[in-house]
Amino acid sequence: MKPTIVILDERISASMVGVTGKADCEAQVCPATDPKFGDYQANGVMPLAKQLKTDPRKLAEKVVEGLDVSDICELPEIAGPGFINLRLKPDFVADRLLKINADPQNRLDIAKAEKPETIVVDFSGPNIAKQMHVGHLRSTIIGDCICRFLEFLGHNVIRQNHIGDWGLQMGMVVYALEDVYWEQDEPKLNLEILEQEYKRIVELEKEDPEIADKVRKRTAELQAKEPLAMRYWREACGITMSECYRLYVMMGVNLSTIHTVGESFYKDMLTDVVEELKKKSLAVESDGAICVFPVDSTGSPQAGFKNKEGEPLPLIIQKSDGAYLYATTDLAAIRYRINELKADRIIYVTDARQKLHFEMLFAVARMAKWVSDDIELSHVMFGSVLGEDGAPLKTRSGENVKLKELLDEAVKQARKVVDEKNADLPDDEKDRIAKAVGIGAVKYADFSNNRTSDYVFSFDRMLAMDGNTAPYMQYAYARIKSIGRKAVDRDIKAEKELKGITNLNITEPSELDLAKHLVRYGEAIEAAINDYRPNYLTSYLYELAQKFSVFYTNCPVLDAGAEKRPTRLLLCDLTAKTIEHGLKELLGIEVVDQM
RNA sequence: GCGCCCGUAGCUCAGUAGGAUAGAGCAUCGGUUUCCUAAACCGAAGGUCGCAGGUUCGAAUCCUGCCGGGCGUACCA
Repeated sequence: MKPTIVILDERISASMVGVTGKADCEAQVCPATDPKFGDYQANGVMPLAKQLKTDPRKLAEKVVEGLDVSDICELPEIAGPGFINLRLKPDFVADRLLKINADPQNRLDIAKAEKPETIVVDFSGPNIAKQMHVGHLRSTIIGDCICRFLEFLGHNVIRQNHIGDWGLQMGMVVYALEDVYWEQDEPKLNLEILEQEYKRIVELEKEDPEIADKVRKRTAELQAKEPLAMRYWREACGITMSECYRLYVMMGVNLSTIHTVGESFYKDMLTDVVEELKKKSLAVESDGAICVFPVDSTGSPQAGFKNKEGEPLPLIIQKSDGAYLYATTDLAAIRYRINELKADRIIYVTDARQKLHFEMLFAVARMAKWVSDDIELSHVMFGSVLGEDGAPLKTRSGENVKLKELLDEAVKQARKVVDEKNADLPDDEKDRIAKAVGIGAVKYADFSNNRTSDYVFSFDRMLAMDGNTAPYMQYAYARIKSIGRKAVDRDIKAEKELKGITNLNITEPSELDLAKHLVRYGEAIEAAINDYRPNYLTSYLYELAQKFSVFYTNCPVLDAGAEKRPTRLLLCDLTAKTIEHGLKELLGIEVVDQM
């Protein structure tokens, strides 16, 4: 079913049109800023009154007169300069809860998108011969999260892991691997050794021209697809990616070989990209490089694309030495995704520093008419992960923090807490909980921050049981599950009571408060996905858990009388289902039955 | 220099087209446990929303200037 807020917005907007005769009125319904104003408020009358130069309160009165929301709300009230305040009827809330409970599709009565799109989401993007580090965390989990949202809404989502497996450094990787194979009789290669060797070659190459020559040779061999070079390259890719896949599994991120379509995939399309842009007279030579200068429809340089000297800034697609760059690959990828994958929308999840690159990239792709106007290109950017000192998170020696080490540490610290709080549980159970809590804490902390800003990474804060954290959410869930176990002990048939339930008995304020919030899950999902901002969902879930806690302290469930118990069992069950759905399905965070 | 992002409680952060008295959590102080997990709940205190103007019924939010921080700015990704 449609979110209530949408229904109200449509009806009030329609009434505004009816009253004023003006098309496209916007009711601007949003959640009430204060509970004393009700549940929702419409702000749209005031700007409209200004436009029509009329008294906003009088206009609001007319809008309310022409409005029928009696099936949903109490009589709308006009307040202040022209707000319309709306308060849900308890019967309406109860009815929605029953619908959610009875949803045959098991999706908490949340409607799918009206028109499903094919959406390509480009995220994670690790590099060959390097371990994933903290810099890959956000792209990987935010990208996965966005995919989960879109999939739940019924879109055809195509995950693309645009790995760095081609280009300049690959010659070094091949040489490094070759070197190791030569030196060792029985090479026991793993990613750590490969990374070390790769770094060693990078250093050597700087000083030793002989090495540099060899690396150049290997690069050329690889470009020419010589079997041995290709074999080493494939070896490096295999070693790197199998470790990445392990980490994805550990993080609950759905990325596997079928999603891995990296730079090398586009290597044979690059010449064509450059040729076509030349043919369209968009690509020109400048300082020896082949460039495209983004211009607007009038032919003048687009604002913002300027260099230090104030001259137009080019998107370089071929270096003066003939080599291609990431802009070239990205352009080839756009064409492939639109022409072959039939994308209606392409989403790039990368850090904010690449903003300019994507702005220019999108501009050039549109200039070349490779992207029609109805196709949406989005750069979903995010800030950096900082250490406690406010600088980007690094180890003491100044290295990037390895993602695996960071996750292991989170699990270790979570395990310590589990040991303290729940010593009686069996070891394997403790391990499971520690993993869910530790990994969940890292992911939840990331999601709950505003995507676009930097945030300070702190194990202590993300593992805290108070506040907007994964453990708090998981704890709320575990408490509900505990009620279920207690019900079994007491021979209470909770499932049977829930199944036969036809009307609710909501009387306590904390019951109604919780019920109203449960009914708004769909709104939270919509708000979150519209702006690709998971923190709107975490805020919702946190409030849900808080409201449940209030209800839990005030309202006994199992000891409630026969006329109250089914209602309370339903509130518990739907809260658990909503938390589980939000955490597991949409955020990819595990829940546990006890902790 | 130019462009983009940011500046909100002591700390870490929210604030969903410009809406009503700016919200959480941590830390601080005080209270709640014969009762379904106290890993919880309730309460108190804490603010010139960087500064100064402007736009209007209304500004943390939009505009201008300034101060402070981050990032980017032609052959890395």
